[in-house]
Amino acid sequence: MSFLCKIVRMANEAQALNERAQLLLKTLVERYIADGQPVGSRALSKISGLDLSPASIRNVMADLEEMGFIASPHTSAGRVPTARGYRVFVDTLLTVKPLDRIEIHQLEGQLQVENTQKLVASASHVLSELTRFAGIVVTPRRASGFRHIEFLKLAEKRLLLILVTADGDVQNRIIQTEKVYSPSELVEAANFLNQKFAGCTFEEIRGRIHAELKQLREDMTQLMSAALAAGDQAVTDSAEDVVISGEVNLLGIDDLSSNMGKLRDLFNLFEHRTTLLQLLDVSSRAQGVQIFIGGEAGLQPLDECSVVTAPYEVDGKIVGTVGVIGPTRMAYERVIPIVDITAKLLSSALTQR
Amino acid sequence: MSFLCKIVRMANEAQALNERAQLLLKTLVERYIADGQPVGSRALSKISGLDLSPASIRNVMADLEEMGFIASPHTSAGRVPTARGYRVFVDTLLTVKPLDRIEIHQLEGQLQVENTQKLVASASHVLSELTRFAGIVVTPRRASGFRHIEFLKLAEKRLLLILVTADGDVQNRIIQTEKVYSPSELVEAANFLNQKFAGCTFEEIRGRIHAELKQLREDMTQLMSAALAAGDQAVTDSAEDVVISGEVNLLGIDDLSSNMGKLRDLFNLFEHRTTLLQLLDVSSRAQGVQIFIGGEAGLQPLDECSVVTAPYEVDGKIVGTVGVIGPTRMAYERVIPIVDITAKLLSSALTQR
DNA sequence: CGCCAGCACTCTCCGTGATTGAGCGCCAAT
DNA sequence: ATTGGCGCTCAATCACGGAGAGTGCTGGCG
Repeated sequence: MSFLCKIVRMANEAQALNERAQLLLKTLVERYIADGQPVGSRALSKISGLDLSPASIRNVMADLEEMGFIASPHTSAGRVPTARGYRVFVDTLLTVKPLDRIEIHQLEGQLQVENTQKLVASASHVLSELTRFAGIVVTPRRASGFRHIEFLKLAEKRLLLILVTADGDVQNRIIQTEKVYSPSELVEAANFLNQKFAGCTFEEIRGRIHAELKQLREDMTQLMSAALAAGDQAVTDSAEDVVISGEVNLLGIDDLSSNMGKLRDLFNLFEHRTTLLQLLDVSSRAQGVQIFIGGEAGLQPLDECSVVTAPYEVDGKIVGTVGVIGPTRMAYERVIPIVDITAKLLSSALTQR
Repeated sequence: MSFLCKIVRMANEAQALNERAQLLLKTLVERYIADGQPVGSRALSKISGLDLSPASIRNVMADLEEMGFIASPHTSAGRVPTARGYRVFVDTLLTVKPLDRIEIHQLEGQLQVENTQKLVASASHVLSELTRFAGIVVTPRRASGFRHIEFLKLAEKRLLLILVTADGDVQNRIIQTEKVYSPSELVEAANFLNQKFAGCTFEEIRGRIHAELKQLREDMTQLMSAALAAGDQAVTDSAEDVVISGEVNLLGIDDLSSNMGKLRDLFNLFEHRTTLLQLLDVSSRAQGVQIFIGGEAGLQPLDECSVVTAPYEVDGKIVGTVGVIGPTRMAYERVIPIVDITAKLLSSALTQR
């Protein structure tokens, strides 16, 4: 709702600018992104392509400033884009150039498809390498049910419990038993669970197990409860989590590293997974690439950062989000396609399996 | 060898100092560690406990400087300890106060014993929390052999392969098959491997499998090679790795964050696991807590850092290292027992299982 | 009405002293 | 051996001033 309003307002704002103003804003933002210095009227008049004197440029710039798209750090500096300026820029002025085939292939080659965990980790890593910012991936959420269990004897009173969930995820844990189980007892217990409960959720199992338990000898209860505990663990572990790579890259960004305090806040944010998740969950409601500029997400540590995200899907259903966190002054036209393609590659890699 | 020489030289160096000089060096280092300012003769004369005037103190300080234990950043500043000064301090002057029972219990409570991975991660986290520096743990090395395998059918041509190594580690991977295997074929293949090769290393299996393979139908070869690949993966994955937590803490240390460049080098070092491993492997050759001061380890990024490590063991055998990376100006008397106890708790947690 | 040259004004950025204060080294006296 | 005293050095801080960059405004021109 408020989201739609925002879009509309944005379009209006952009329309309020005549073509010249738009071009100049675009040129200014591009220039500022390129070299990080406030852009003055002289410079703008040279590179804009329009044949206008600095004085005329200044008039337009004054308008742009009044409308809140640009601002000057101090009287005798050039102008820099404001958050709103960036907003208009990415929404209506930006021209993204898609990655060429070679780059896509390289990117694809770097994804490690062995298992979901590695896939997610490598996607995050690839994002950080390609953009030289921090890469983030929200792990796929899944509806986990019970598929298969196995008990393996490690020592007299030590068992290895292996649990396979419906989505093919494998959990394992070592349990100390009070009683010594024979291999056949272990097989029996496993068979019981596998036959009775395959396909059920752990919730269901918990509900039914008391009734069914009579069929088994009493000394099996320890195995059962261990299995259930592992199941719960599996559910907990497969909850959404966010994987971040290349935070180090952000240390090198002078926009951010200039004031240590902010930088530390930012890194602390990275350790606060839940907060990040909330932000990224929003992104998974919409299709395609989304961009959060500055504090738009409502998190102060992200003041001078932008977050570029895109959801990825399995079998047509959105299951997670990939993205990049970098300084607001980033090369959006490069980052956007990278995030976009990564999301798509991740989708197809996950769907194939 | 050169290591022994060093120890001996150190002892000599300490002996070359008379009692007064030792006390003053100790006081100076303690004071410097406490507030990070160069310590002047006036301050030292006040807090040393000795009843000496600043002028006398200055004489001693001049001697200490000549011997290379302290240095002054510039003419009109006090003195700060050099790396050698710290060395003597921790080797012969330092008085550590052991943790009290309550702290040990708190520490123990924070370790998550569910499985090895979590245990190691939590140990690293605890170290970083307690010291407010970066915690490091080298994962236990193990001699991995084959114990058990299982094939589980996920879909027509998709299998889940579960591999248990001798040390109870579980590997799993999804494989796409060309042929559709029946459940009984999968059981047959698993049984074949489990009976023939239980207890072998993957090397041995690779050697023997060609000979033994004739006994099985030809279409089993894909399963076998997949199993071997997973085995190799298991060996690779269970190779030593180092887990680091709380790097963020180092951002707050003003000794380090004063020059960004170094800080970045340091963080890059953290991403270079192999380099760190080499350093930490050294530590696992000796018993008890070891301390590397400044660049002693031969790594420039650690210029202004110290590394405090201690090996941990399973069944009396050293299998890994825990430690802390922080600024050279750290409260050694606090950090040393923390690292020491963590190593011991980790040892006992791993031995119990 | 749009454009533009010119001019005064405002700030930041540096470099240059001048001042202050901490701390040392040396020396002569005890 | 210890100590008080003296002169010296050097970092840190501040004030001042000029240079440079860029703006806003005004008045003139097509």
